[in-house]
Amino acid sequence: MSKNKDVLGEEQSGPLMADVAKLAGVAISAVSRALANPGRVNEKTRQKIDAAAKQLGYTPNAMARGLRVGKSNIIMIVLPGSLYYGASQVIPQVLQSINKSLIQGGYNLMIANLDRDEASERHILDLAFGGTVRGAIILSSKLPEVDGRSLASAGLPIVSMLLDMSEAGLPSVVTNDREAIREATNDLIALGHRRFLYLAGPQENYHDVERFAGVIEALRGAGLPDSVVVRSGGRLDYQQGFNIGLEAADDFAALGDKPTAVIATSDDMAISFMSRTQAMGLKIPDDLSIVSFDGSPVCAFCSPPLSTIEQPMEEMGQTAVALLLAAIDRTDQPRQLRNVIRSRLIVRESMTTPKG
Amino acid sequence: MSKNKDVLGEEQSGPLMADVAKLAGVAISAVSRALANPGRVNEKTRQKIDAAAKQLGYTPNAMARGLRVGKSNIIMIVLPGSLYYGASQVIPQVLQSINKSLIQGGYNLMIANLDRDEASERHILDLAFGGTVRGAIILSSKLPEVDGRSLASAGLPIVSMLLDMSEAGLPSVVTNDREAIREATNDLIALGHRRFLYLAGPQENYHDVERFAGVIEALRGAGLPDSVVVRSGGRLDYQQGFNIGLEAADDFAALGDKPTAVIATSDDMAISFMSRTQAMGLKIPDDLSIVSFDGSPVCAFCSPPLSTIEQPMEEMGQTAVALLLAAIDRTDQPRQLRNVIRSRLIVRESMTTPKG
DNA sequence: CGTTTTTTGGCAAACGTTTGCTATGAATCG
DNA sequence: CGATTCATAGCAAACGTTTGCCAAAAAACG
Repeated sequence: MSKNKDVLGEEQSGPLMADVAKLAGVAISAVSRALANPGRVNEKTRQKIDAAAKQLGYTPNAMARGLRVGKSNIIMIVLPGSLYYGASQVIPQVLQSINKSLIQGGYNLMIANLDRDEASERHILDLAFGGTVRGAIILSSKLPEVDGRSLASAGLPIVSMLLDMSEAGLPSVVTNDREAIREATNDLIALGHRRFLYLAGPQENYHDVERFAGVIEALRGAGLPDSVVVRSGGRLDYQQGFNIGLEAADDFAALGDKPTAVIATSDDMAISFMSRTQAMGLKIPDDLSIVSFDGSPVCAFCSPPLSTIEQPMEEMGQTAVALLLAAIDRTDQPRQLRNVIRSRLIVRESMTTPKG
Repeated sequence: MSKNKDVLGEEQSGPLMADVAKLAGVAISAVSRALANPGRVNEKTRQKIDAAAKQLGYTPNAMARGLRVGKSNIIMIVLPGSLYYGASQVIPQVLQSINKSLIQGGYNLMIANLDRDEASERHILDLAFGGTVRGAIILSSKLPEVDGRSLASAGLPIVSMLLDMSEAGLPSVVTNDREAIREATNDLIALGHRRFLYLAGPQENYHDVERFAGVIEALRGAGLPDSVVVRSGGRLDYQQGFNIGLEAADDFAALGDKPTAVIATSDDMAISFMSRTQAMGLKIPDDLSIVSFDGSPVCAFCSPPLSTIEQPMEEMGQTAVALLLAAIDRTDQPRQLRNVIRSRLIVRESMTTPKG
């Protein structure tokens, strides 16, 4: 029964199944079945129960249910420490898309930050081992692991997004970083460019490795030596994108045989790079073509509008959720661990033929 | 006891309190007390229990605890439908800041989207009435309300952020929109500007009302008639910021007596407005000064770099969480419902004296 | 050393559901 | 019409904690 004491200061709890049962004149178990498993109860009683529930404004207690069935309906998304603060809307888009898909599947989204400190790892592990969450989507390359407990062995379905972790056995949803950059580079080559500047993300980072490989593939495909591309950056994290671009602009200024095209691995880099080189007097795209990665909406309004590679976040989020829910329902082993959603290059005015 | 069957296909559940109790040679209740309420148990037994727990890798089940104590440790943040997709990092910053503060307080963050559809309202209400969440931070001006149930009457502590809902009785954390815009306008006036274009957000929106009021206040303070400011926009949502800016640029082009300064209520508007007017041949800031709102990091790299009003999101998030936790702990009624965190204007090159 | 107080730890009853089992009556069958 | 199935609904036992209450032991006191 609702133990709503109506006493000031007492925690009020809403109506319980028992209240609904009494009002409908049935047993608690009938209410439970009517609400969750309508086939298991007579249509007439079901209606009585539904009416009673509605009249009381009954909402089942999620924790009691979760405890009983031994499962929660919460999914956590593990975000790397500070992926924020740039121009890209990747994180909000991911959250939006994932949350939408999850809710359709009856799940809720909890966010967890994985920082460098042990406390955040421990916290995530508590969430996993404490039964709070039912599955995880991770956007980080490292799985939390603290004294014996490890996310990988928590018995939780996990899906990786953005980063390919299929080699670690995790279903992954990624875009075709390498291929997309290869094609963008091909476009630049086709325009006549022969010397390139590559703005790198953090060394060893999956995205940087893949994207740089894309550049090299394109060059080799065109019979150009690897030496025609100069790497800049690589010392900072992606979240420092703007700073990478600024440093790269200085590197560029010091360069002897100047590249005519820039391939940036994030829009942030491209934007700040462009800003500083323009301040130095360079004309873009006449002196320098630029293409970058992330598809930030603001690129359309840069001067000149910036060509960028857009990842279909909506679709990637949907796919990640679909994989996760499939893993939860243990329907079967996933056909393939690595799921690629193709990006597309949005061509704008920052690319043209080299003026030489 | 852990009913880990070691049978393929069986759900494995971790060690339970009972397992820890057995290993430590004490009763379950002792374990519970040792872990949660260390003062209530002898130091020596506490150590024994701690050791046993660590050895087994024990993590308490959050749902069982939640059910028993009748409280969850999850806070939900209610985000409006699609606040996303611009240049501003407000949402990610809010999430980051709030989550960090919550975790320090022992809480977790769940995200909920409030769309126009009834389903999303129902979903949020289920979260509230189903005991899943313990409190809510809302970034939306409207509280969900569906057949009898309303968030306001869920008995949940709620804090509003960004929007002032103190009149509805909700503790609110806002910035000094009006004052900040007033001061920015004053700066423009001091520079010599006498005719203004105001890029509006959605009509009736709290932010738009406040910010426009700030413009008017500044004008009156300087003895200028309200008529020196032309309003543009107001037909679209903030998330359509880029489009507002484009439309406003067209409006501007059609204007007879041209303003010399633009006050934009979001960076998105300012950026796209600037882009289009520059394409029309206008020089910024020589022909037109611009100042906007949001403090998007990318503004520093626009050409010219854009003056913008930056909201201290970190601090706002912390304050919102502090208010919420205080409300949960019912320490006392909040001293004041409306909590203002001051924004600051970042002056960049988009503002100068009018050339006339 | 007897009495009172304090510390400590165990027992068992919650918390609000779900679900296996069982009992009832209705329906079907031969 | 008796025997068998079937649909329906109730009982009560879980799920894994926390916590009020009590008893035993230890400490403090006179």
